[in-house]
Amino acid sequence: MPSLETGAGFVSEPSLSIVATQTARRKKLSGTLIKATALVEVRATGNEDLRLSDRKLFNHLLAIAAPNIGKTTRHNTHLSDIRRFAAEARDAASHGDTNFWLKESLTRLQKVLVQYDVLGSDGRTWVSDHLLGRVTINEVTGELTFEFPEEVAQRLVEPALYSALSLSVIYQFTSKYALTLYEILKRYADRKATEPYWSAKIDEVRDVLGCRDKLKDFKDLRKKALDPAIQEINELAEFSVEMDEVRQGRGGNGGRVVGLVFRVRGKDVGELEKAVKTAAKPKVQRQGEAAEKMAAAAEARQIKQRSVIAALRWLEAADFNTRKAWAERAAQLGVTLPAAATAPTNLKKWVPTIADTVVAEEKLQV
DNA sequence: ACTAAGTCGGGTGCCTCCAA
DNA sequence: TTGGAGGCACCCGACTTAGT
Repeated sequence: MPSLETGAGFVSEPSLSIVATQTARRKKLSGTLIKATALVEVRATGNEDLRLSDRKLFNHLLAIAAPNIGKTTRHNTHLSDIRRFAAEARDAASHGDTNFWLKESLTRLQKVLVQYDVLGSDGRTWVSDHLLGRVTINEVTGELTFEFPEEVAQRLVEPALYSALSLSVIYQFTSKYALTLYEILKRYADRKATEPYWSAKIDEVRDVLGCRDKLKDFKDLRKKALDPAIQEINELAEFSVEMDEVRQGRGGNGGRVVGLVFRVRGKDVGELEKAVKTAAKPKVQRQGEAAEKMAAAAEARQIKQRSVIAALRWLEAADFNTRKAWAERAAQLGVTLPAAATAPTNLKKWVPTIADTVVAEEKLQV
């Protein structure tokens, strides 16, 4: 568990220092960013979503400002520093404005509202404010000056709300859903509970991920957002996460998914070293390896499917005694058999579980 | 026991737009 | 400029549950 440095926005974390950046300024920023949990769950208002690059930019600005929040409202950085971390910032030539991308991203961040409740002696107060305040760019010197609204700044320095986020990990994410989910789960990973978890209704998860009106089909949400995000977190972050579905009502597999439980587990030294090595790889290489893994998994599913078909066809054509013998074998292997398991129409209820064994031992062609 | 309803998994294809 | 990710809308089969 990281410990807070007095008055500073960063904590030391040995596992992350391995991937410290080369420049002096980046060394200052590498490590862990302390981010108020209230800001973890921000989302853009209106029709425009925050992009991955916007979230990275905000985290970067936050890291720059963190040591001085509470002391001063205005913070400074240099455009070259931002371009170093964000390849997107180098696209300027096509727009004829060397800071086009940056201005667009900053504008989107300024449109984001932060809303939260404050409990005080006079009861609960609802607060709504902009995530990012006034921003100026000096086109000659390349100096970027920015402000956080007072209320937001106050929450940024509220230790009880802090969540430690790894900048080195943040920089590596390629999925905006991975970054958002990481920010949420990090605070649970930081807790000292033996089995930390985040349990949320499906609508809450959609809100947090910024896809309330997108990916309406849960399987699309999982395939396009959750699975890639979890995979990326498990590869890069200092903790791993497993997701359980909470189902209710009628339908296959126990009904509709109404909620999700994300179980967080800290990685051991070996796993951390592996994550650091993965994070050190170029994104293109990581994406290539991820694609290979996905392809391998897809091929494995196809092979499994062919095994199931082969086993079912073979057993459907087999005599009663053969089906009975395989039913008994399945029971020995721990498979729960349905009533009248040997009936050809019931084979599909249990044969898929032991299809690989049937194919191997009966030497079936797949 | 049977049927209808509701849901998911896996797959495909198309379009848009982002990121390199 | 272009490959690929994201988003969306289908289809079909399988499965479970509720209702009759």
